[in-house]
Amino acid sequence: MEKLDHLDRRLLKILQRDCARSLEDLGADVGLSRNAVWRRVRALEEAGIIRARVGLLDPEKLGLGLTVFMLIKAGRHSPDWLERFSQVTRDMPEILGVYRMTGELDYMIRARVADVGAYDRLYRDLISRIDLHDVSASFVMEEIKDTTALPL
Amino acid sequence: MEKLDHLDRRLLKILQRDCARSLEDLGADVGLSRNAVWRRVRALEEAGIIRARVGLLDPEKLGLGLTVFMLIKAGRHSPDWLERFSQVTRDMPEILGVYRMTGELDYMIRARVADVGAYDRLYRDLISRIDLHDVSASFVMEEIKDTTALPL
DNA sequence: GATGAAATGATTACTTA
DNA sequence: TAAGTAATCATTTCATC
Repeated sequence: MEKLDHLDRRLLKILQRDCARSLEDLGADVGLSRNAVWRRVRALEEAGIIRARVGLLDPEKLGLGLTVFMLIKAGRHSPDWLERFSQVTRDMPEILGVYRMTGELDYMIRARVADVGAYDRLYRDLISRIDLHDVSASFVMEEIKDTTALPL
Repeated sequence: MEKLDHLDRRLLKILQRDCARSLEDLGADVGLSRNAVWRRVRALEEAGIIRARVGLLDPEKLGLGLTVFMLIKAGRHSPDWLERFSQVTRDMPEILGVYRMTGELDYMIRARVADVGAYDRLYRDLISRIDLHDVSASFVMEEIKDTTALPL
C-alpha cells in the first residue's frame, strides 16, 4: 500500500475509536460514497494498517480492578532465558504487556488482576516458572488516561 | 445485568479478539442461534461490559515505532496540579496512558512516538505545559507481549 | 431460546471521469 | 487509477411463538 492520504487518516481516526460504524455513515463523515469507503478500508486491512477489530471490555465490571506494573531485573541474560521468559509471560493471561527496556530495569510487565491477593498469586506463579533476579511491583491507584487510539 | 454465565464469557473471549465476526458465526462457535447471541451481546453492551469496538492499528506502519515509559515525580501534590496534569496529558495524543502509582514514582506515562527525537519534542512540550519535579524515560526495545484482551 | 420477516448494511459487477 | 451507481447478497434487528 502506498502512502496514506488525508481521507485514509480520517477514516483511521474514526475507526480506531469506533469500528462498528456503517460504511454509509463513515462516507457521510469524510465525504465519500459507501463504496469508496469500503475500498479504502479493505486496502487498509490488507496492508495490515488495521491489524484487528476488537471489543474493549470494562475491567472493573469483570472483577479486574487492579492494574500492576512489575519492574524486573533478569539476572541471567542468555537467549534461552529470554525465550523462556517470553513463552511464560505470553501464556499467563493476566499479563497484558511485556516490554524489554533500556535503562536500569530490564523488563516491565503490565498486568490486570482482581486485587493485591491476586497479584501475589500471579507473582508466585511467575517466579515459580522462571528465574528472576529482582521484581518490584507498582500498583495503579488511578487511571488518568488509557487508550488504544494512536496519534494520527 | 446479572452474573455472566459460561456462554457470556465465551462470547466475550471471542469478541475481545475479533469483534467483526457475524452473529451466525459466533452462534456456531458457542452453540446458540444467531438471535440468542444477538440478545446476549446487546445485553453485554448495555451493561457496559463491552465498552467499545475499536480498530487496532499497526504503530510501526504508521511511523510510531517507539514506545516510551516516562517515570515522573510530581513535586507539587495539590488537587489543582493533578487536575492540570490530567488535562494536559489527555490533550496530548502521543500519550496513550497515564497512571497514578503507589511507591516511589508518582506517575507513569506510556507514549508512542516516531523516534528519540520525537520523544524529546514530547518531553519538552510536556514540561512546558506543567511543572514536573523529575522525569526519567525508559524506551521499549522489544514488545514481547501487548494485548487488549483481559483474562476471562 | 427459536423462527422468520423486515430493515439495514456489505459486497460485487459495471460505468464514468 | 479512483470514485460512483445499482443490483445482489449477507447480516442485523425485532415481533412473535
